[in-house]
Amino acid sequence: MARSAGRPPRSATDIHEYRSKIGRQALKIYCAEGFDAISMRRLAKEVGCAPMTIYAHFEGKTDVLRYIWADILKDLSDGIQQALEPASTPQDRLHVAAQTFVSFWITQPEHFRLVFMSSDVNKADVTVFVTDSETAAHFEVFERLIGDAVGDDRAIKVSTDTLISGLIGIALSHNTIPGYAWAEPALMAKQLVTGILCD
Amino acid sequence: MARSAGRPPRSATDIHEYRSKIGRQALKIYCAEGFDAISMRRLAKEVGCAPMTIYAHFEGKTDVLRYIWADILKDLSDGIQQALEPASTPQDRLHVAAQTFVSFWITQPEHFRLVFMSSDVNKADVTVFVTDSETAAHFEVFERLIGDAVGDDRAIKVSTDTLISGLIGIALSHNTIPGYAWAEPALMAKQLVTGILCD
DNA sequence: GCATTATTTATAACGCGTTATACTTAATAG
DNA sequence: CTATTAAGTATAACGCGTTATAAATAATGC
Repeated sequence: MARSAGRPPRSATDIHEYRSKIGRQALKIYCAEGFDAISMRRLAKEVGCAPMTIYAHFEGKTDVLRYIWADILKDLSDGIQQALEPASTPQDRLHVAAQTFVSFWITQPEHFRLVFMSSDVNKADVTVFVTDSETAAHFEVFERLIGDAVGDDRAIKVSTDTLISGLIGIALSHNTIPGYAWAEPALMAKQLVTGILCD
Repeated sequence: MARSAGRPPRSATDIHEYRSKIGRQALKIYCAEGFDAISMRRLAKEVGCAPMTIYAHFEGKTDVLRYIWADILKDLSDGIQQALEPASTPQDRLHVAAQTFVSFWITQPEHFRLVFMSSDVNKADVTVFVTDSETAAHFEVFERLIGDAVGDDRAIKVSTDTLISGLIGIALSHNTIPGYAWAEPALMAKQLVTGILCD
């Protein structure tokens, strides 16, 4: 199939460069002016390309937004690491991590909206998120914490996922159903962790 | 302040009638063609009024959608009631309710999207949802179930809210982050309930 | 009838995400 | 240089949620 004539496809690095250029600009807009300020037309203008070009590099807006997820999740991960007292018991460490996690999403609802409420639920082609290893690492924190705090003879995978989605649920409830008099997030997170720990 | 001249404001029943007329049409569209089919312009056309008129009766699209929530929550509530075996133990009943709850939102992601992912997070004027008594009743099911399954000497409010938002979180995770290999929803729901029950 | 007030309409506009089409530029092989 | 292939641009269009404004209509007290 010896390379026939014509311009060759972009190199992998070129593709990555262009993508990250667009992604970084999107992040800049988001940090400066928030979620609603991100629009494809404006993004294209600031990047210096035609609006159409973005669609050549991303599937759509949601795909662009995923570029910002990594940054937010890094912040979250760092915050948790910083809150952890290495000296304390594994149980306490798990409690602290859970509290930090919930507090992160509740005090920064824009972050929550961006990560959890802007995926195209109808378009079922979302195979990403924690797929790339870097992002996955942020999730493994809880897996390790639970592994430490609990006997490894139990289903850590189920416990971890239950805890994570439970914590996300607490944040979601507070962020999208504020009209209901929910119990204190801190209390709910504590109850959740306690439940996970006590078999 | 003896009613000065001019056309009197709409009566309370008139307001309610018009609102429910619009709301019912929105529900009809949703049931027939799904979430994306609901648009303000189309809704107005089918109701037989100008698009602007809707904005005189609702704050915006989200406000209209809330009219559909009641119907969905009723379905959910009915489904749970039907799944409950009155004869079984309170613990089993709670497990069944939780499983039904999670399964409801996962098998019908459009419902989930409509209820939990279409609120205006930025506009913080959402004081509704469970405010009206009818909708609130659907939530009290879990409170009773937990009350039955657990000694009343504990903080039932916290347990209830933790369970509900935890279950919602399980559904959210599966619906919006399908790329991650979550544990089985049924297992996670079971773990969650077990944790709530075991102190 | 008239003046007054409330409600609804008509119309236009803004920026949005997205799609489609035709065109231009860039980079290669021969 | 020419043919070929890819990448990027230009431009228009669709329907969307929402806002604004002026005109029309309906219902009241007098």
